[in-house]
Amino acid sequence: MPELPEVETVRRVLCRRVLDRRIEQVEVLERRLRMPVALDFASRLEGRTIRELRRRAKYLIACLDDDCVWIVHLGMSGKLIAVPPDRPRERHDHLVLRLAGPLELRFHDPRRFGLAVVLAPNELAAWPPFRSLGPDPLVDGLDPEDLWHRVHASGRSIKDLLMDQGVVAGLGNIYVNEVLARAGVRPAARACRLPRATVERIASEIPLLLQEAVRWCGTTFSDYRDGDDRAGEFQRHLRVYGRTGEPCRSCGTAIRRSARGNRGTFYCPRCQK
DNA sequence: CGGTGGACCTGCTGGC
DNA sequence: TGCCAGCAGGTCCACC
Repeated sequence: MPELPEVETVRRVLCRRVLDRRIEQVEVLERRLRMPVALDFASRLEGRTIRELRRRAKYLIACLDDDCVWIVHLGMSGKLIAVPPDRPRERHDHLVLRLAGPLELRFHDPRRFGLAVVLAPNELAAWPPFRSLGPDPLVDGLDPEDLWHRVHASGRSIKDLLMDQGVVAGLGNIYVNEVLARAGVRPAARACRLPRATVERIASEIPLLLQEAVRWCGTTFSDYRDGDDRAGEFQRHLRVYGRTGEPCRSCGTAIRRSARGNRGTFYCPRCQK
């Protein structure tokens, strides 16, 4: 579900809701997430204050006043929302953080592919999910030269390569499909066979697409909601993702969904070579 | 080492 | 109406 623009949207909304609020009480209702929620999770957050909210790729990073960080990943179906405490709890609300002030934070995740961990400052750099992350296109920027080297050396399809978080951190299935549509490249094209100019085009389209999606508050297909539990709007602007059989926005040809591959792959057979 | 395929979960949809 | 197969935006690990 949530890729970089969705996580960035959650971050921006929650900045307005939770910064400088003390965490009064933490309830852990379900520990079985992608990694089990640690036994001391609640005690490490209670009494702390969230001073800053950052993002790296699809990870949200809440910086606490004791210099520890609380890291959240939303997986496929996760939501992190700030709501009034009297709003009824729902099935799959796994973590509830009561904050000073009028709101509480709820982590909700039906499929439990999400993640919530607290790390000490010295653990952050060595934390395995972070060690292998490539550049975040909005935080670090994308160097076309670096991307060219990775692309040129790879025997995989360009779609698989861009889905690899070690190559570009933050893209997922929706935005990889969309980037390739904008760059005019077939998802199944072998990465190493793409001309340099095409790779440069991909490198420049990635941050433009992500920024545009952030301006529309992300893409909501079914589950995704921002920090106020509101849907995004970018699904109305997608060029190929989920548009099988619908006309290409530039040439009118029916969008195709490729049969092979484990994830949905969408492209315009005329505009993407 | 690079690359692939399946596993991890629940919920929803469409076909029969 | 009920059941079952297939599919979903992510990541990790075993295996070739």
